[in-house]
Amino acid sequence: MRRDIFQAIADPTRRAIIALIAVHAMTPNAIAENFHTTRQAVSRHLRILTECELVKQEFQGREIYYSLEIDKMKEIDNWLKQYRKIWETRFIQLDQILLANKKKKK
Amino acid sequence: MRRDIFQAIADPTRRAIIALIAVHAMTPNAIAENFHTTRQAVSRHLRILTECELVKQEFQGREIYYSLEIDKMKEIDNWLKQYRKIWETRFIQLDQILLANKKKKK
DNA sequence: AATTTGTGAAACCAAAAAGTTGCACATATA
DNA sequence: TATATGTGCAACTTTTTGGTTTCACAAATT
Repeated sequence: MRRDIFQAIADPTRRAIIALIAVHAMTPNAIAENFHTTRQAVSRHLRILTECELVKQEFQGREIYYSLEIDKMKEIDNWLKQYRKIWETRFIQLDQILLANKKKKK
Repeated sequence: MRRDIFQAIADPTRRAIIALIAVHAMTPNAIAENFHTTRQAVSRHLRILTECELVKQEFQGREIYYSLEIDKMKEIDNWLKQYRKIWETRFIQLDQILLANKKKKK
């Protein structure tokens, strides 16, 4: 049961959880209130997110506060970097074409 | 069978296909040579990628060249943007703390 | 001490995903 | 025209996923 970050963010509920706890740490019960599923289902999503370290726990008595491990999000950004390079060069190329056409018009 | 971009990139084989065709357009057979699965399995991955418009086809006789629809990748970048904002402000905050400490030392 | 509350985990189930095999079909090539 | 090649698709199977129900257990509260 090897889970990676990309699989973690594939589920829309998990992305919603991420968006929620990005603002501030929340307990599983508080998180579950925002969804139409059971608390246990949310708990499982949290386990998956914790397993791949996208989320961290902070124990406070019997309550557990979950918050986003923002550094882990950078891994996605890092993967995207190679493609960002592509669309940026394309943009520059397009820019140069537009510029060349402008000159021609003159 | 609603598929979104995040589900599309969840599969490691599909990410590998994306990486391959990002360099230059390739036919399904050429792509399949790089994997241990059957050509049909790769074909299915290509269908999924095409359905969510991450990939485009170019017909050339009986061959089909697949290439990356780079614009679609920006959607992931767009989603990531909100979190990038978080880690950048954290970085600035850390920076200010370090600066403050430096001043104290003096 | 008894009860309530917050939580995770296991067992089970339905749905979806990913793979394989076998096919159909159109385009090249002999 | 007959055959080879490149491709997609449907049927079937196995594995994975996401959900629910039921439990266990520790920390608060009564």
